[in-house]
Amino acid sequence: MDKISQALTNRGMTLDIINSVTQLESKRRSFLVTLEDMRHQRNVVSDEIAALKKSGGNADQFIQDMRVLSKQIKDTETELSNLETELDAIQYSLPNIPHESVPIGKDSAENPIIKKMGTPKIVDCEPLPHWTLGEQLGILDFERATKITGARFPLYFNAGARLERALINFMLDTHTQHHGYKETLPPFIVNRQSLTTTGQLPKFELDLFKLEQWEYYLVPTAEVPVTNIHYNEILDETQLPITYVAYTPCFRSEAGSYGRDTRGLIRQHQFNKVELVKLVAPETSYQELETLLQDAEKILQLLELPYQVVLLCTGDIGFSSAKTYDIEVWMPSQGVYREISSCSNFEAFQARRGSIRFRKQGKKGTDFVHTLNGSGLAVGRTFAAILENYQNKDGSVTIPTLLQPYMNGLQRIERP
RNA sequence: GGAGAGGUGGCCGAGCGGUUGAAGGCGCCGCUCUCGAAAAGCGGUAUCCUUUUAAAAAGAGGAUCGUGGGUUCGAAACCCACCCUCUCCGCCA
Repeated sequence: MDKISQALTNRGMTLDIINSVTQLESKRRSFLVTLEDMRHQRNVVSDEIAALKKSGGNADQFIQDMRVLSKQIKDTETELSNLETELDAIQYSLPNIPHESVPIGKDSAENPIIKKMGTPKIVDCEPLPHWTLGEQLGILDFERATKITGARFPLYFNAGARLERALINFMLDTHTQHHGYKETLPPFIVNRQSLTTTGQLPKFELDLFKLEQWEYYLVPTAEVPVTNIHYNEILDETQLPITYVAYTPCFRSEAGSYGRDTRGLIRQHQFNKVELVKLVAPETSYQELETLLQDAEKILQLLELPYQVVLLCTGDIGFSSAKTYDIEVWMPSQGVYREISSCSNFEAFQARRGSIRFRKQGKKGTDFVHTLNGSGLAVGRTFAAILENYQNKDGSVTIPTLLQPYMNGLQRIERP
């Protein structure tokens, strides 16, 4: 409990929440005990009544008494379930506890840089932002997209549409053929439970697009449908680790970020992403996080894009995560590294909420699996990074070598 | 959208409202038999929670037969709503 308190304080939370949880919990337990006693009593007497009736005796007195007891049971059940609702509400709003290797800090400024890979190409001209390049090349059209929907939706044409599709295929192929992930194509609309499992609900409802007539939401990331593939299952130890790669579009309301990244592909309401998801045995999860990170990094290496890896500190780490690495790609026009992947170990946080367990060989009972996921990669941002890092003086963009086969051999996107 | 059928343990499949957590079968595990295997026989084979314990094991208790409510002293069984599956008709990519 002390560890939890400390951890929550590091996340900038107060302690009274913890106190109220402990209080409610002990109250719940005492209700449960009396309730179970009463139910036991009911079961015993019910059997007696049955026996009496069978032997032709009179059970009227028992039935009278039971009527009263039954009423009490019902009342206690109601109180208990109210209590549990209250407890759940608090518990579902508590964030995960950061792993001990996560540095303490208050915001992203305190995230240590773990490594830097690749050197930004010196472009002998002022690098153009990708939205300018995209519009000049006739492959991106943000203005027309607003007519179709509104702000922050992408519209691709020609080699741009092709490049986006090429990236998706390239990433899926790399992860399935070289990293051993199983490809899956899940639903793009999910229910409340799935979002509760992964931690988006109940706390971050405002970040989601919700369907009007249904208790359904557009996926904010493939993490949600894919992690829930094994919702409420008991797996066998021999099945682990389970690793999935999935392409989905992602839909985010981006509430509260209205002034930021208003131009370009960086912050859109809809974007494509290839996601890696793992379900693993607890004792392996931190090794698995490292290989997950490597698998995501590999894409950037193959595309020869400069990037760095940062470790998120306690003040910046996501709600559900115990440890998160961000991969940031070099964006020449802004002269900064921008997040392109986020790789996290959730330990048992999501597994507990989604009741995803496994059975150990020769051992009684079950354990929660550990879940992990990471972008491999955010496709829209990769697209932007390629445009900016591969731009030429004449405004054309070279296609990275490994992508050319996916572009029908195209080596360069030229101005029309 | 219209008409019907159904959802029971790892699987198949019984189940007049009262020792049915659930028959029977299959599968799986253990044992017996065998030089070994098969066959046969015997035994076992869900999950969660509470309580007792320093803890574990074990014990005791509660819950779970799609989900949630209701009727009843008592529900897998009766009633209602919802979800899901299947069949037929219509419509549709």
